[in-house]
Amino acid sequence: MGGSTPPTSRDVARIAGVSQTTVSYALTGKGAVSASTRQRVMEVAESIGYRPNLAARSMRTRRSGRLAVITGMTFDNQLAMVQGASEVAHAAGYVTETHSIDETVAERTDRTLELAVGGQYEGILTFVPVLPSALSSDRSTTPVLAATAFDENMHSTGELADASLLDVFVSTLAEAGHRRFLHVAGPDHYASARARRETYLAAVERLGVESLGVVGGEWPAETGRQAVLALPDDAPPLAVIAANDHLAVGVLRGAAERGWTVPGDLVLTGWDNADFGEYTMPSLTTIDVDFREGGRRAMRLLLATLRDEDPPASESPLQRIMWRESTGPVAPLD
Amino acid sequence: MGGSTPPTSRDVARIAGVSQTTVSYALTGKGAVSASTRQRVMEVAESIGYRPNLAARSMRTRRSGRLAVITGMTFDNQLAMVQGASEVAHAAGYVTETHSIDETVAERTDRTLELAVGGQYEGILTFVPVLPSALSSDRSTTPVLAATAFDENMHSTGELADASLLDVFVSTLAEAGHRRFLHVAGPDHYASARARRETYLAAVERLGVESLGVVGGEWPAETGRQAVLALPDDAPPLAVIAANDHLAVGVLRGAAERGWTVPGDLVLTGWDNADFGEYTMPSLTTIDVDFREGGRRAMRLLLATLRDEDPPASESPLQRIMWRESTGPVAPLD
DNA sequence: CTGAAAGCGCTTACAG
DNA sequence: CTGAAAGCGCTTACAG
Repeated sequence: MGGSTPPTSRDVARIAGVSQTTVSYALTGKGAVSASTRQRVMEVAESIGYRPNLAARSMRTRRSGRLAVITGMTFDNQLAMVQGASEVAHAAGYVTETHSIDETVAERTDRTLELAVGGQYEGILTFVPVLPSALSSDRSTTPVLAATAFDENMHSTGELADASLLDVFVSTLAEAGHRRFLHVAGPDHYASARARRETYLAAVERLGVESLGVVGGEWPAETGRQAVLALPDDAPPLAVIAANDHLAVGVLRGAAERGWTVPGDLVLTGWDNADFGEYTMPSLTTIDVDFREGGRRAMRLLLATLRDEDPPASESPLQRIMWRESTGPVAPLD
Repeated sequence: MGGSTPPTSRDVARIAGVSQTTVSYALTGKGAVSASTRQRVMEVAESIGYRPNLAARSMRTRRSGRLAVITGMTFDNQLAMVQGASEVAHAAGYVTETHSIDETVAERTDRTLELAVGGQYEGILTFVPVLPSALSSDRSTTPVLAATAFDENMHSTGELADASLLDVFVSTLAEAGHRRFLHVAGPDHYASARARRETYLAAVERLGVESLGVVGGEWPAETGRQAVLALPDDAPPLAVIAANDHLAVGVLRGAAERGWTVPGDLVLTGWDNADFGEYTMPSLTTIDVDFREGGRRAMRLLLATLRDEDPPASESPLQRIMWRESTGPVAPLD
């Protein structure tokens, strides 16, 4: 109301008739303060709307209590990862700030480095790829941890990019009698897309089934539609393994446009368990990926690093197959 | 490498053989410094990896150069809004930090207030509803601006929640001969959902067409599916106005389960132009909402407030109708 | 063109 | 149980 600058701890001290030290002790609960003094200080602080200046506190304590989470904001599933990470961080008493950095890998790396040395964060978790130079190996600087399903730099990424269930798709469908396959892939600079493509190629090779090859190369639905439109008339019966659900819904559309039924002429699998996949006609067989839990685990890892503890052993799988209508009747191997 | 704490401007000064003042002037480009001195300072700063401690700078200048963007991270379209807002902020030389705050309105309000008085941000833009108490009216404190399509508190929200195009849906379909309507609504505590419901009710009343009422009340696809499954057998021919595309895809599924064709037995409209809507069978007539531009405009508004300028006059509409297959042949009124 | 000094708001040994 | 004083790293009048 009155002045134009927010009240400081000095204001509280003056009004409460105590020292700034006592205010600090009373409010942070650290020093020993008599109950009555603490009471008075808290009342004054409340009444004048005092809130500590975090920049000042952080500068003094060299502990900001803040963690940065970096995301590219491109995919819905990043949301879930961020939420999982924030959840764990908050439970541990940290505040998280999400920085959405699009732009190139090099720029992201720069920005991440800035955040790391800016002294505002105690740790940084990134869900988008950065160059290895941004990743801290020692404890002399702010720890930067990368937990990403997508990696433009050919560096491995862990369970979120795990594509082993794609082998189960191919094996189960082959078991059910399907002899001809097609993979509609995502962009090659994504570790997840690469892993799926490689798993696909290994599976068709191992099982000795026919493959019409790997097509696609982008994530959007239109790519899936075009992939089907480009198929020869005698392609069916065909099992289409799409790299995600968006591609799969495009495949569905393309099949309808060509008069092919699913399942029937085509069977189809997706990936990610997007919300619409349960309601398409037919509904999509897909992989449910627990991005939220993936985010939680990544944050637990960062927390362990901060505390110099051993990383928690990771338990249940993050992925599971959702058999639905688009694959027709199958006898799941697992 | 060496010490465990990052280099400070004092370190740079010592090594470069100048004062801390000169380092500051050289690096911020503010004071008058000779070219050679500036050169040397910058080289030293670079060589020892100096980066200013933002907390310290912020405390001194009382200008953080940072803006907070608050989101709930619940909807995909929030992403686009955040990106639009960040884009505008960056262009104006600000860094934005995205805080995702789920929890209740009261808690969000508290957290927002903390951010506002924490002294770290020059302005705050929230895309999720907060209580009016968090919204600053004067310039004595950090400006907090709410730009949300969703508002739990019955306070108006502007163009993102504008539902007037729903009237065009109903009018155009009535013009095309449809006589019976149904609205599958979203949750009532969303301003956008309320606006759509009210616009629907006004439209059917004005046009004198039959309405089977307003059903639904949640956003997910399953609600749309259930709405159709609950319909009497003689409901078709029926025009279904769904409050968003997720509900619409559920309606599509429900219709298929009952053996009803779309368009034919049912015509259907959605809202938001979700990416899958172009690929469902039939594709969804919907409203394209330019969330990214909505985010840009909101940030321009905040920036104008910060600079005590007049808010920029807002130009083109944020919404437009996408006529697709789910409404069958119509002659758009507009 | 350059530097010594003060101060942003807080916390924390230290002394009483 | 309480307070005076120092200092976190920076910027900025001010004096030279």
